[in-house]
Amino acid sequence: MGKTETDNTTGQRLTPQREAVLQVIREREDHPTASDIFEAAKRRLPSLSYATVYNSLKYLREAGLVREISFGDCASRYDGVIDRHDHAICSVCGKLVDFDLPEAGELMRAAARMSHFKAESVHLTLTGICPDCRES
Amino acid sequence: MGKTETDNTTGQRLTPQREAVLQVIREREDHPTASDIFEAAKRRLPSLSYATVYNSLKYLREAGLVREISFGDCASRYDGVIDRHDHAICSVCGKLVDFDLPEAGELMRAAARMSHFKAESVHLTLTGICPDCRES
DNA sequence: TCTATGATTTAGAATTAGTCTAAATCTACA
DNA sequence: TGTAGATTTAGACTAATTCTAAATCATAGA
Repeated sequence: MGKTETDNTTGQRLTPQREAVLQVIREREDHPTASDIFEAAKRRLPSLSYATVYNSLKYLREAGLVREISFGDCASRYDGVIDRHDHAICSVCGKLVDFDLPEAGELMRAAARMSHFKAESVHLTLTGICPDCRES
Repeated sequence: MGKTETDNTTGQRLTPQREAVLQVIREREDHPTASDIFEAAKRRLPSLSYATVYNSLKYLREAGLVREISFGDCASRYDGVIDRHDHAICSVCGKLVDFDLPEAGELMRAAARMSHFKAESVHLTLTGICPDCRES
């Protein structure tokens, strides 16, 4: 009784499975999909199941330890860098790159004013052509 | 021969099916998924097939008539507003609202500078709490 | 230490989104 | 008309994600 949906008083929470998933995401430079993560994490924890990866991702997302990013391809990607940043995606090769727009704070306030939302975070996506693809 | 992949010299292009899909998207206030669109468009064109909806969406997207937006739920949503704009998503109820940030032009240049991409477009997503949900 | 309880994991089934294929249709045009 | 290329259709297929039920685990209290 008196238990809320964000109850945190019982359970071990950051379990070995969840930790493995987190480490995989953090160690990678790129932004892996759930199936990339499953394969890599299974090497450390061979009994790991696919559903646990999804459960772990859900937990880690809610705990603010990873971020989910998704484009129109029905395969979310995960990002272990916690601090606020933005993404640039190449319209030619699909490469995904992180960068940080310093004026994000003002941006968030401006967006909140326009939308009448109480702001929590902003995220900017630039679509364009990456340096590598520009050469051809 | 001498035909390129973006050839536009033959074919009728904006077919009745594609037009029906476009109209469905434009008439709706919200941002429907492919399956929402399929159901609504099928009412006008009963022979319509699911694959045609995807084909049409692909064509309309490439023609710049609709925009695909996706969040972490593996079900892209479509937006029929042609002019550039941004989105605010409510972290409580999931509502998706359009708004336009006037400083998007500068923003795009700044983002291009930071990422070293050749800019094509920017899109900003604000996460927060919508006016309705703020009341509770 | 034992046990009850709730949290978590597991395997696999089920669901859902999206793509592919091949045959049928359609359109424009020679 | 005849043909070529574009498009549509139905349905199979694949991949992503969620669900379910049973097994396991960790913790707190007896």
